[in-house]
Amino acid sequence: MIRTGTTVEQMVRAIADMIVTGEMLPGAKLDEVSLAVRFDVSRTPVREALRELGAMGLIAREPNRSAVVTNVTEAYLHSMFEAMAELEAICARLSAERMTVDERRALELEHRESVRLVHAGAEEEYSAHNTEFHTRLYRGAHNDHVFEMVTQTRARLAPFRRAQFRLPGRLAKSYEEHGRIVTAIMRADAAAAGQAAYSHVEIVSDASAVFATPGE
Amino acid sequence: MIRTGTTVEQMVRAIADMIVTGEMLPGAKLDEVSLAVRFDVSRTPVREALRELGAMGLIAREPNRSAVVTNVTEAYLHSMFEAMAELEAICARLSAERMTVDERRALELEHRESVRLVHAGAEEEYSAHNTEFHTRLYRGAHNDHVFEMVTQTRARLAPFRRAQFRLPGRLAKSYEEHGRIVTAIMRADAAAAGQAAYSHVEIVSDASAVFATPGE
DNA sequence: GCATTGCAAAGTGCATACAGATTGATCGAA
DNA sequence: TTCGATCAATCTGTATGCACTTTGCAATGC
Repeated sequence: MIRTGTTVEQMVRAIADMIVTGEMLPGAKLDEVSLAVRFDVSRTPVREALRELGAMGLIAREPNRSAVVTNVTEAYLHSMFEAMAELEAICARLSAERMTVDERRALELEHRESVRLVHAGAEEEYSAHNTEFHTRLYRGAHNDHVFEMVTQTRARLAPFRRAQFRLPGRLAKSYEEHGRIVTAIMRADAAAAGQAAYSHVEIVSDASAVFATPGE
Repeated sequence: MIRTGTTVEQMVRAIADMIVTGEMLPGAKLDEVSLAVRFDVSRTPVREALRELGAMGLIAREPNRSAVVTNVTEAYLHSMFEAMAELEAICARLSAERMTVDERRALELEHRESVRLVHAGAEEEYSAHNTEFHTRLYRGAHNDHVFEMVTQTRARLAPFRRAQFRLPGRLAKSYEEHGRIVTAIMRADAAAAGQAAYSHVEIVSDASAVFATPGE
């Protein structure tokens, strides 16, 4: 547990982590008193944390009812993946136009070095690299609001694509698609970068469709 | 004041309205006890409302410090307008592809009827029409997550473009730009619709730049 | 046997109270 | 006069307690 920030912020991070890592599955109830006991605080900060998580879209709240981990419908999940593709495309386009020389170099290096993870079949490590790669793309767009939106959307999608790199051949395919994005960005070809990023997410979406819960 | 929902939700709406309508200017402090007195509740629901408003981006909160109405820097404001343009473009593109016949008809009708507001120079009324027009565009995209993002971004930008239709000739220009978007959507020309929507926001951005607070 | 009503247990919504942090002012010393 | 320190006032952060809402079960009536 990170020790920075207020009690509430720590709890928000901790609970968000539990949801994002799959420790708490969609539909799970979040009882205020249980959480208060678990974190050794009173219900007041728990309630504030839940309100924030609700605003983030990670949990659903109704009056006089326990909060539950968001159980998105297939339709909404699809809309999030589509939005994610659009947002990634925006980031890639803007990155192609705006990344500094250093940023471009760092992105390419990050990508090049990940090839050994692909060959080793190191799913966990590649997943970490993948996060880093995409974060560089988001930052490279040099647009703070877009960064916020894409980061939030990514967090909400996280529970639904945990196992994506377990699928056979997905690592190599991901690497190849990253390569296409990197090449376009190095060439400052915004249109190509955008298209490459868009189709990259599209494919991840298909691979993750399995995890969607049947519509409500 | 709307009487639906819990106390906290009512407060969130009420305070958000005050900020968006400009009753509370960026930089204004939101003292918990004052708000509690004002709404005749205790500090507990006030704090929860503030936390939610913070998550919405309308106010900024720091530990042990009063919440203040978000005072965005010029740079961040610019990033929001740029993001808004991208989001509107996405909505316009998707609307061109996905709007039902009824939706297209309704959009065109809405647009056609607004011409009299332009001739009458009815700023207030045109502003209401403008909101309706754009909301139709957002819904027409048939993507719930994009709808959420664009709605939120619009709410955060609201305080900075209150007076946009006061500028001379802005009404007619807005009408003309709407027309270009409508035409493209009726033709199902996604690319043209996207471009028209993008440049529409760009121009609104320029017109509002005056209201940005000098960077922090 | 089934439905309906009443009750109790559990949980959320809000108020109050206290503890800790911050800010500004005042007093003293250089 | 000015700088610094200390203290008081004010405000936020958290705990606790009470009231209301929901829900499941059981008992009673049909």
